[in-house]
Parts: sequence; structure tokens; C-alpha cells
Amino acid sequence: MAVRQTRPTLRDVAEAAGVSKTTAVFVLNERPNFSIPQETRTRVQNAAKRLGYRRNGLAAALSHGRTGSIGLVVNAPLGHGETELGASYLLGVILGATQAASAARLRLTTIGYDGDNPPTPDEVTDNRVDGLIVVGVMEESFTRAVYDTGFPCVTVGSGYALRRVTADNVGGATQAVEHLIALGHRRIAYASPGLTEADIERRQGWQEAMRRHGLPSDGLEQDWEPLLERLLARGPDAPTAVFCRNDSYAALLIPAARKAGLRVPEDVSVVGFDSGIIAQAMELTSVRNPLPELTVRAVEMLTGLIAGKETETLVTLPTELNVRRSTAPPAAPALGPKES
Amino acid sequence: MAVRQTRPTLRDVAEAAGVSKTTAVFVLNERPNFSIPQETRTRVQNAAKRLGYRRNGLAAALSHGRTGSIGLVVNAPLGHGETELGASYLLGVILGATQAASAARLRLTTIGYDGDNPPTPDEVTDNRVDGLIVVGVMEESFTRAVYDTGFPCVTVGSGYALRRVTADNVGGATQAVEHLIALGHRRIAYASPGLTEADIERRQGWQEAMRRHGLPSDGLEQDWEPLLERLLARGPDAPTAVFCRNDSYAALLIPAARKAGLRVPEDVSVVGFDSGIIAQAMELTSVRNPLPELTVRAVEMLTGLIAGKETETLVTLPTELNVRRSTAPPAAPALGPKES
DNA sequence: CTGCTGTAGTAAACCGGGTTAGTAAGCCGG
DNA sequence: CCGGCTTACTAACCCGGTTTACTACAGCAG
Repeated sequence: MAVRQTRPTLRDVAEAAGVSKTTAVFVLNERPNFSIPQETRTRVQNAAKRLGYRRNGLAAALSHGRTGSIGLVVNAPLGHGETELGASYLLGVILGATQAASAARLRLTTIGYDGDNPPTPDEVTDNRVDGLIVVGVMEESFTRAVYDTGFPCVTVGSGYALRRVTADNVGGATQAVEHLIALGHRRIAYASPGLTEADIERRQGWQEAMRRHGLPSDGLEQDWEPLLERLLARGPDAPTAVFCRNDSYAALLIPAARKAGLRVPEDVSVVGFDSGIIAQAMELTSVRNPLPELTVRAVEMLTGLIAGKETETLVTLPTELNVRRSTAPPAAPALGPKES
Repeated sequence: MAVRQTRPTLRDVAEAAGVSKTTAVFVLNERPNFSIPQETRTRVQNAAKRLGYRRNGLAAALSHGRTGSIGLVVNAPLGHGETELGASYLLGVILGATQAASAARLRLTTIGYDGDNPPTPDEVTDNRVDGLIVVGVMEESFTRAVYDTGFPCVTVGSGYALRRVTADNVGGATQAVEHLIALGHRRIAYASPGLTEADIERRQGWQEAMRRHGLPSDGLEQDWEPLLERLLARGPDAPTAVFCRNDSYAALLIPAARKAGLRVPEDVSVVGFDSGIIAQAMELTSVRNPLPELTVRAVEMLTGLIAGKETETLVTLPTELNVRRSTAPPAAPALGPKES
């Protein structure tokens, strides 16, 4: 029972109402001051209602040259099952984007970017979207190609960008480190594989904050696995606190640490970055990355671009520290009463 | 510097190559066996490349009547900030949908459904999408209206549905309860406000499992807040384990319980449902809700529907129990050595 | 009667591809 | 030299709205 009854078109409505297509559009699109008497107006409206007319958005978009929708390119490695933890930041992005798009009366097309099998810029800029928001795509080639075509585009977070909207990573890292220092920590590690702009900026914030407080940072930057070994060795140079590149990273470190017998925060304090859903669930102290706000801002910039206005090339939004239960003052030096 | 250089069209390519539009389409769309000599072929291809031709997906879609994109309607209450926890299930859905759409070479349009300000079915079925996947929308009016128009549509999880894809909620609840019983628990509560089909089915699974094992379930179903009071009172009838309607619910209960001095799992075991990112982060024992798989399945059904095939009306996928660290045998009766 | 303004509409082109039905030329067999 | 077949290609219309330019008529002033 295929229900392929071709839907009524504008022509059908016009004919039913005994007017021309032109008049029908003007009525249905509610063009103001176009001198159509109420009588004709209602005649058209009734015909439309009676026939169950719904305008074909595709045709409309083709006609006036704007699609009224924007594309959200997100890094979502496809088909690898257990990658959800690392993709958790998407939640804030999706929520922000959906909200912003809805507010701007735009549609949102989500395009999964899979590094193994990246979409071609052509596929993406084929006139079905008026502009793009790119999130979390690290490969330069794709993003650069898009920007090179002059297609309206804004990058959120890290990645190649002519126009970038990001959290204040340096400032956020500073907040994290100063919180730990205020608690009494002196050996504060930075856990990161150091890949993206964000990673690098966060490291910079950590490093500068340490330096400002006269604390050494050399050798305190590691991936979480070697870092955990070092924590477990409990030498006198072992860090008492760890600032993680992001929440998902902390979500790898903390369970592993606990399994190995380390208590958090009693034995080691941990601060994350993003303060998203993972941090909430883990009660992780974390620097809030305002992803929804960033995305909203990106959409605003994009609509400006689409309208032809040139916009800022870098927007940085402030972070804030959400103190939860993964940080505490360091334990008194356990068995090494060497100093003082 | 508005870069509004109108992009080259098919006509431009055809003219440049000195052929008709028709020939150009046939070459560019690689219609097989249509007797166009290689010489003409390359002439057209070169012209296209030289002009930087890219076909207008909108026009193509309008022409052959299929948009090649599907809509994902997700319940995303807009502009309420801290609703992320409750929206966590979206992550699995988005990942699954992005993947399935990509595999089926379809575009994915995400439509935020805000109960306070719901989209009209017209807005959604306006020919920009060939079909809809509806997730987590509880208001019957919207979904029913969509189904009533005969528009291809599949519901994932709860909500009004002619075609529904869901986890085996009854079976999942059974797995949760039997795990707890095997650990030695006898008073197992079900924490839920009882709203959606999923809530009700999970309750049913819990209730039946309890009954099968000769355990009472009366009075053991509560919202998490009164339930917590009861746990804290530590009376002899206080539950020793709680099965939560989903992970986010557990993410409300557990921190509150810990704050009040209850240890999990020593004093009370907790099982969640979804086993998503929150459960991973909290190390919560949870019944896995195969949301990505459900969504993939829904997309498959939808493509079938769009192609005109009628499909199943109910698809149920099995769950599995992921045992993590929020469940343990019950403590020996603390101070109430009343029963034997 | 002319010219002007305003009302109420419409025809036709347009957006950019896709498709149907056909033509024109060349070749072959009979 | 006629009919039939293949190859190579195209004119013209389609999809369903949107827009521009124009007509037809009435009313009114001068």
C-alpha cells in the first residue's frame, strides 16, 4: 500500500481557488501590503487547507537560493563501537547547535566526519547547506579545502581554522592549576598526549601557572599510562595532583588508578577539562568548557557570514572551574620525611 | 568581499564543452551504456573540471523527487542549560544515526524537539527529508500527526509509534534483578517516576523477576528522593539494592546517597539502565541499551519504508548486563539482628 | 478627454538539474 | 534504393516554488 499520492502543489491550490500561482504564493507566504482583498485571501487559504497543501521546501530553497540549513561536521569515527567516551563532548555541541539552529529558524544537517573515510568537501558544500560548523576535525586537508572555496565556515575548538570559536584554554588551565595550588599541591602533572591546539594551549596555561608560582613543570607532562605507573611508585617526586587534558582522559585515569589501589582524591587529586556529563557523573572537579555557548556563538557567526558580513576570526569564551569531589589537599608526605 | 560568484551550472559546462545539457548530464552522472564516445566524454569532464562545476544537490533532489536525507527528531529541551545529564542517551543515538546514514549514503537532518515549543509536522515533512526517526518524544500529538500523514517514520524507544524499535526492557530488567538476587539481595527497589513505555516495561520485568523468586515488590517502587530517605532510615525493610530506570537516574541517586554517608556498593548496590557514557564514567553496573544498534536498525527500516516496502511494526533488540563496581553482596544485617 | 494613481491581479521567466521522445546521420542487408 | 538498425546527440518539458514585469480596470483631478 504505497501511499505515493503526489502531494498537492501550488498549482493545484491556485486552480482550486480560481487564481493564478502568483496570487496563491503571495497569499500563502503572507507577503504584506500586496493589495489582495480579504475575500481572495480566504479563498486561497481554504483551498490550501482543503487540499492539505504543504509547500515543498526543496523547491522553495532552490528558487530563492538559500537552503535555510547549516551543516554540522562532527568528528565521529564510524563503526568503532566503544568510542563513546571520547565523543562525549558531542553532547554539548549537539545541544548547542540544535538550540541555536532552532532559534535562528535554520535546519541542522549533521555530517559525520570519519578520518578513515572523510567526506569530500564537494559532498558537503553541494548547496544543501548554506554554511558549515566544523567540530573536532583534526585533519587539516578537509577543513582547509572547505575554507579555500570561500564557503561560509566556522571551526569550533581545535583544528585548521580561518574562523575559530574556542574556550579560553590557557585561562581554564590556569584555573585548574591555581585551584590545586591553593589546596596545597606542588607537584601537579599534566596528563595529555598533546595533539590538538586545545591540548597545547592547556599545557601552556598549566606551564605558565606553575612557573608563576615558582613550581617546576619539567617532566610532569605525560600520557596517563606512564603517569599512573609513576603515581603508583609513590616516589617523593610523584605528583600529588593531575590536571587532565579533558574529562574523558580523566575517565580513563581514575578507574585505572582506583583499581590499582589509589584513592581519589585522598591519594591523588584529579582535575578534568570540559565539565560535561562525564564530570557530572564522576563528580570530577573540572574546568567548564562552554561547548553549548561556543556552538551557539559559532552559529551566530555563521549566519552573519551567510548574510555576507565578515566576522571575527577568533572568539574566545571564558571558562569556569566546577569544584566537585575529585580534589582535596594532598596527604601528608607518606613515608618520606626527608624534607624539613 | 562577498564571494557570491554564482557557481557554474550544468548549462555552463554544456556550453563550454559544446554539447547539450542532456549529454552533459549523462556524462557527469555516468549513465552506463548510453553510447557517448570517449572523446565527447572527456571533453565534458574537462570542461566540468576546468569550471569547477559541482552539481546542485537541491535541484537534483527536486528533480527526481527524493531528497536523500532523513530527519532525526530528538527530544532536546532547548535553552535549559543543565539538562545534559538527562540527554545523555542522545550520544548513542547520534552516533548510531550518523553511522547508519553514512553507510546508506543518506544525509541526516537533526531536528530538536522542544516540548514547550514543538515543531509542526509540516515543518518537518516539507520534502527536505524522505523519512523520520523519532527518538524520545513523549507527546503523542506530534508523533501521531506524523504517522497519520503516512509519512515514513520509525520510533526509537518510547513514545507513540506505529513502528517501534526498542531494547528488550523486560528482559533487561530481569537481568538486573537476577544479578542482584545472585549477589544475595532480597529487598530490591525500582527507582522510577514511571512515565514512559520504557519505564513501565522495566518495572514489569523487575516485578516479574521478583515474583518468580518469591520476593515481594510491593512498596518498593519509588522516586529516587523518597527512596533515599528510606535508605538512610536503615530500617529493616530498607532495600539493600536499587534498580534505576536509567543511568541518569542513578547519577542523581548515587552522589546524593554518598553525600548522605551511604557507601555504594557496600551499603547499597545500584544498577542502572543504558550502560552509556555515564555508567562508564561512574563505573556503574548497568543494563546495556543498544542505542546505536537500535538507531541503525531504525534507519534500515526507514530506508525500506521509503523504498515502498512495509516493515515490521515492533523490533526488540536484546540487552546485556555490564557488571561494574556499583554492585556487591549486601552487608550483613547491621544492627537489626531480629530475624534469625 | 487626458493623465495619474491605486487596486487586483496575471503571464512568463527563473532556479538547476533530470528525463522523454525524438531526430539526423551512417551503415548494412537485400 | 528501401527499410531497419545503431550511434550520437538534442529540444523541450518536467520538478514546485519565487519573482519580475506587465495588463486591465476603476476612480478622480484637472
